[in-house]
Amino acid sequence: MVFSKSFGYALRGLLYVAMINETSPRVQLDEISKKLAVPRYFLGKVMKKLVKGGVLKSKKGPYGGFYIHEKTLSTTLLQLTAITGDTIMYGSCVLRFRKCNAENPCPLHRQVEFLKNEWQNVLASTNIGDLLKKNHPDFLKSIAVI
Amino acid sequence: MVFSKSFGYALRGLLYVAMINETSPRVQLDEISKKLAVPRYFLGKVMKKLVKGGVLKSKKGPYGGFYIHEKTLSTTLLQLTAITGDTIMYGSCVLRFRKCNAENPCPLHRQVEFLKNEWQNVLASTNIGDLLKKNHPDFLKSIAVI
DNA sequence: CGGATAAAAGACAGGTTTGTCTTTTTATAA
DNA sequence: TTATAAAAAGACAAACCTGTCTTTTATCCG
Repeated sequence: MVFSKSFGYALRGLLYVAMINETSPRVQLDEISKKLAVPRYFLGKVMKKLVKGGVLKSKKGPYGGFYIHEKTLSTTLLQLTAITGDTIMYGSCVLRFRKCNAENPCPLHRQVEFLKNEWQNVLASTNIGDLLKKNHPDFLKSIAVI
Repeated sequence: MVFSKSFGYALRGLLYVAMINETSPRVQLDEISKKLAVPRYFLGKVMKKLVKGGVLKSKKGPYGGFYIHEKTLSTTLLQLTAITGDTIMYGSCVLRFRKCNAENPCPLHRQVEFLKNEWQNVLASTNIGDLLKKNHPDFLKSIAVI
């Protein structure tokens, strides 16, 4: 009933890169993993997914690292769940029934219907840029502390 | 972002036993697993947890099986999550931060606060008896079809 | 008591997620 | 061109979740 670790790493990684990019053109994985206190190589794979998912850029070699592009700040939480492979409630059943809908409801269908919709709204309407703004100026603290 | 399989099996198992108990004093694991189309031995372990968790009764040997007791129908979904070990949102952080609260918020804290509360309300206020009533008369269909 | 029945318990295996380490690939500057 | 830096990729393992099978324990009936 919570997000995967990958999702958390992806979100925090994206936010960190976006924050650093306000003053510096690149950030390296090494710095990100240290500042976020996150396992380095695992984070590397998550960041790679973000790049392949088209919401972040990277460059190899000297002066390389990760950096945002025009789409990064408008990336929604919903897009992130798709990239990290998180199963979210909307569009699927909280009890994992394959066919669960109004005609064929699982035992919890009615009870959770509106919650699923509200989650969907939050995930679809919240993007990286929003979070960056809202969390200033204690931003680094909010993504680093676990 | 969905319940564990164990939770789904536990809920459906409880509901099935409660339904059968309206006309018969015992139900065997074999019948339950077949009617719910669920792996038998795995379900057995989940049912055992329900018994140990004090929300269901069982008896070994001939004429044995599972049966409800006075607490069964008032068991809430929240209690079930505790028994199956599901991590729910309320009381924990959706990003899995260990310390996440109003003073020390994760980057999503504000955005999901009210959703966590609403989930908590639904889980705490929905019990087995409610679900049994609400799903009649298509009850068996609702817990068996996957 | 002895046989049968059904849950409980134990052993084990597959899959997924998470985490670590090593090697390869790509880009840069001198 | 060569050394270097950094991401990408690959190999591997630990932990957890799920699933299967076998053995043990408790209970009932004759």
